Amino acid sequence: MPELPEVETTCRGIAPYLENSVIEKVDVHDGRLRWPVSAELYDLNNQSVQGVSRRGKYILVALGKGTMILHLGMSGSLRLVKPNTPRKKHDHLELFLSSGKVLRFNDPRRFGCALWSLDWPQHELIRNLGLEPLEDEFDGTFLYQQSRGRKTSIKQFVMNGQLVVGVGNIYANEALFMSGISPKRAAGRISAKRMNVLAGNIKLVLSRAIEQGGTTLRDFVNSDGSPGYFKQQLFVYGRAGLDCKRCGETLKEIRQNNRSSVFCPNCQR
DNA sequence: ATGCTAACCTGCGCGC
DNA sequence: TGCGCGCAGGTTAGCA
Repeated sequence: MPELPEVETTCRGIAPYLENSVIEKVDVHDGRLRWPVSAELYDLNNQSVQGVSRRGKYILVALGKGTMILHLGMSGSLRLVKPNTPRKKHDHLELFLSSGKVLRFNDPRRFGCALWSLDWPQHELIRNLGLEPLEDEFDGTFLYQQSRGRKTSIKQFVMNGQLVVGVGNIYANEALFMSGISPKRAAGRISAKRMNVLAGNIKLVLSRAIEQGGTTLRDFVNSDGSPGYFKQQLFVYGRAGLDCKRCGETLKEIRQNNRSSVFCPNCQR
């Protein structure tokens, strides 16, 4: 479900209810996520929440002691509900907050995780993450330099979280369309100029999607249950066989590394 | 080092 | 109506 805009939307939604509030109780209904829910999370006994932030697609909840690290995987979502709201299938984790709300982590496919760390920047899953795409260090020069000698496709290259975080399948497709670059092109054979365009479009598409509250394809919802509205602005993702919004050519779909890539053979070279 | 494949899960839509 | 198949927003482990 979530790429960076959806995770950011979720963070912004839950932060006001978590920050400066106390976790009075935790209920783990099913701890079998991608990795077992950390033992430390079972008993957060009245710990206060210092802040909510994000690194890549990981949501970080700073606690009185240590940090809760949440990842939504492919199908995860966080919802804030009133106490006594009936639980839904796949509500695996519940935090009862002194603010009066209950935070529920729902994840049908269980690819997400809920972990705890005393030193989150050094956590195994976080330590080797690449640049944040919306920060200044991420630019065309970075993409250009990192891609020299790389034979992998540009599509897979921009989705490599060790280089840049948060660019998943939707926004990789979109940014490549906006940049006129074929997803099949070898990363190492793209000019510095085109890499500048690409970096700019990655920032642009992610920023716009955040403004719209993310992209709802099937089931993504914000923490208050509302959908994201970016779907209608997608140029290529989910539009294989339809007309290119720019030139009218039929959009084509291929599979790269087991992920679908949709592109316009006319606009993208 | 790089790059590809399979794997982890459930749910949904489609064709038969 | 039911069944089997393929596909889905992510990421890691393992192997060439």
